[in-house]
Amino acid sequence: MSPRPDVSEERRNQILAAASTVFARSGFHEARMDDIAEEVGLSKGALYLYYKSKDAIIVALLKFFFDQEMNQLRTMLQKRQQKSVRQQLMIMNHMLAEGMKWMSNLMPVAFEFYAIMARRKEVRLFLKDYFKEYRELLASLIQRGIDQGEFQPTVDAENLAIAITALYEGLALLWMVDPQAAQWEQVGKQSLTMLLDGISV
Amino acid sequence: MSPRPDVSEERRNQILAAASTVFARSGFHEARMDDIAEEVGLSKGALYLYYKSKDAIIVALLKFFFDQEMNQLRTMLQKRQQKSVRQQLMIMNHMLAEGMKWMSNLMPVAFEFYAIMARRKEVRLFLKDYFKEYRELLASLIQRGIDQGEFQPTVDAENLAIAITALYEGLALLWMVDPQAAQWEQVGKQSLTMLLDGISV
Amino acid sequence: MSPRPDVSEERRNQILAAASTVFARSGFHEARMDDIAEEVGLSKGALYLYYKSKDAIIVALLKFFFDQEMNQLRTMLQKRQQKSVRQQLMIMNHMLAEGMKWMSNLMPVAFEFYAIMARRKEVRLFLKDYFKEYRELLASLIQRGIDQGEFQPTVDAENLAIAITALYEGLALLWMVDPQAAQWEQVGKQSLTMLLDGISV
Amino acid sequence: MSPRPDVSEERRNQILAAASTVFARSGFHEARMDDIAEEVGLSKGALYLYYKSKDAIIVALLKFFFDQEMNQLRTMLQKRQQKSVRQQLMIMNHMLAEGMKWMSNLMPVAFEFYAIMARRKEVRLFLKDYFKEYRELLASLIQRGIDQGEFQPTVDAENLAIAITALYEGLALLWMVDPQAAQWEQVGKQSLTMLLDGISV
DNA sequence: TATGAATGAGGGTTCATTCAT
DNA sequence: AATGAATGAACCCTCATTCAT
Repeated sequence: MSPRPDVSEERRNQILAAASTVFARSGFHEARMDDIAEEVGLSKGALYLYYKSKDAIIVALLKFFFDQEMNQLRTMLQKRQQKSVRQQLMIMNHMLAEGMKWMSNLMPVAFEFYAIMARRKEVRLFLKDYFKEYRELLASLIQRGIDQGEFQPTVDAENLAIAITALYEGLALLWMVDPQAAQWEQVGKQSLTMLLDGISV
Repeated sequence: MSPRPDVSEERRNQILAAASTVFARSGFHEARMDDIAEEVGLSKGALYLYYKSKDAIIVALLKFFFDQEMNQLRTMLQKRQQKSVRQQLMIMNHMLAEGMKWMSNLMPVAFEFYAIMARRKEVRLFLKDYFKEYRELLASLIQRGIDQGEFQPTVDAENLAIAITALYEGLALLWMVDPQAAQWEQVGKQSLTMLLDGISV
Repeated sequence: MSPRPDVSEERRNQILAAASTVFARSGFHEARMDDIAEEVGLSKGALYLYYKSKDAIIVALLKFFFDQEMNQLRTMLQKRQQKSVRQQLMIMNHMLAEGMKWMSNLMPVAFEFYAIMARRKEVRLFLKDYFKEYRELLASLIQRGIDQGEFQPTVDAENLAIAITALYEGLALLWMVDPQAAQWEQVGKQSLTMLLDGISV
Repeated sequence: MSPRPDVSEERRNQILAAASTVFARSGFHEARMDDIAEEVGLSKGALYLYYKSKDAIIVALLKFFFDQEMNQLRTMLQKRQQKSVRQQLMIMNHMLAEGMKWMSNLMPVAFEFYAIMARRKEVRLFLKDYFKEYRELLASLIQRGIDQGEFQPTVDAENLAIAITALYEGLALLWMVDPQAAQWEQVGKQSLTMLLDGISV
């Protein structure tokens, strides 16, 4: 209907994508609005038509970034529900490992968010929700394992979910430090195996 | 004896301590040299007598911080070697949890280091060495468990060490996000239990 | 036609003009970027849109300043080529004296350049080229005098050109020291007369 | 008499000598009090026992430097008064050329003084006196030449003195710009010859 | 007389943000 | 919607100078 379709949403996403690239390359602080503008192919002033400030871009990217992560997890968990939970976790491990390869240059951005959350309540609250949902999704998967008699009924699903989440965040860190040392998929698989061996019926 | 004893080393440490406080409060970027100077009770110019630049302070703090961490780990592992490895890991879990309470406000600083390592080779290399040694210390402990017949001989000590390291780094992150949700000691203990149950003889 | 014509070149020249004024008043070192900005009627930040640094302004001014000088000399020498060389040199003397009056407050800037050239190769090389061309222009004028039988054929045109150049640079210095004592035009005229009397046929 | 002889004067001169070296190397502005202190082998604080400020050192050096120059000239003129003035000027030319070789690295310092004189009245007044005396010494030499019948009686001794002074200052500048091009002694000799040929009886 | 640790004002430069076009 | 010239507050770092010892 409208003669000029609203390109706002598209522009906003283009800017986020560009910001993501630039932040990954330079970090939040060293990245310049000019760099983002150049990356997205707009003028610096145009950025301010779509985002109120550099900070607003960072926050929007926070949501974009972790929403994507969450969607990946949701997708993983929805598929292949006929498999055993152990199998499904192993598949998740594989898919996370694959995702790492694609996302490797974005990982520093994640850690930038972790670094600023201490001083930025909105960031911390967002991440709190994110990890809460992450944990709940894993917990319900584990609970299914318990219900199906795959895991011992004494297992605390919530704590195991936390452990698995922590394990993968920690592996991501170690991978950034030394990609050679932390062979993602292998370490993840073995760790899961040990964890699950400890609780399997 | 000498009328004016050398206070250089003391000053350098005072500055590091102040910087640690200020960085924890404001982050590397928002922290001003003036803030550090005020915190340490010196003039801004005096900082430059002891450190060449703000960046030099950050790097010195990196070493100070993680060297302390490493010493804590070494101390933990040297004590109570008569105990079983499982018991020793549980003690370590407890002590790490205690340490967290003391260090809680410094944790954001650690994540600042993780955030900048992608673009700062010296930081990355330092952390690489740090985690290498961390991993090796844990691996040798685990190896002792295998040798003593406490763990199955098929266990890959190195991978388990990575997993434990990752687990605790990840728990630290989750604790920063939501201190309520990640009950450090409890989650650590249960996770360790699960892991070890999976490999115990 | 275009709504916003390119003002870059104009701005750059405005900045040079302002810098020239400020440097003449305060010297390279005591002159502040703020002073230049105020003089040109822009903000300090704007200066950096057109020049990369204070130093870049100084170098640009070097070229601007001495290019102007060179153009003056070229203009002088191209005019009145029907006159005798002695007459032409006398006219040059008169015009240089007139120029001094206009440029008097810029002369300290010239000596700032002379002062820094020892430590700034680019400045030294520029001035080397400048004086080389200056010398060559004068030498070819003198050569014409020789060829026309106005001067003795034994005259070394190059050396005389150097002497004349040195004489005028030295007079500029003495004039700065004491404008009363060095009556430019008169001293220049008499000196030239003596020099030329010594070599005239 | 006094058990501790006054070393103040010696220290002051040591400092001047060091400052001279440092200023020649780095220029007035880039030279640090620390550099001078190191060069003289004293502490930075000690400099302030002998000179009130960096600026006071510069002014003291001004006097030291040009007094030396003046003494050289006086010495030159007092010797060999039995020679013709032309011969004496030629000897002076030779000695100045020799002096140049020794002083070459100090010449930039002279031009630093010329550069700051525009804004420093005390420097300007000092140089005014210096060049006044320089001129007078040369003028009286030339006057002797006139009186002895060596030069034409119409010669304006004062103006010729100015011309000669200017010539040598200018040659010093051209030498700094391009030591190859301005062959001091040769150009000076030829210039003098031309000047004197123009006025000789 | 001598030291050198400490000071703190000062300035070049950067860059997020604004706004006239 | 888009531009990009312009702004100006902010900050790291320097270094002449001071002063307790």
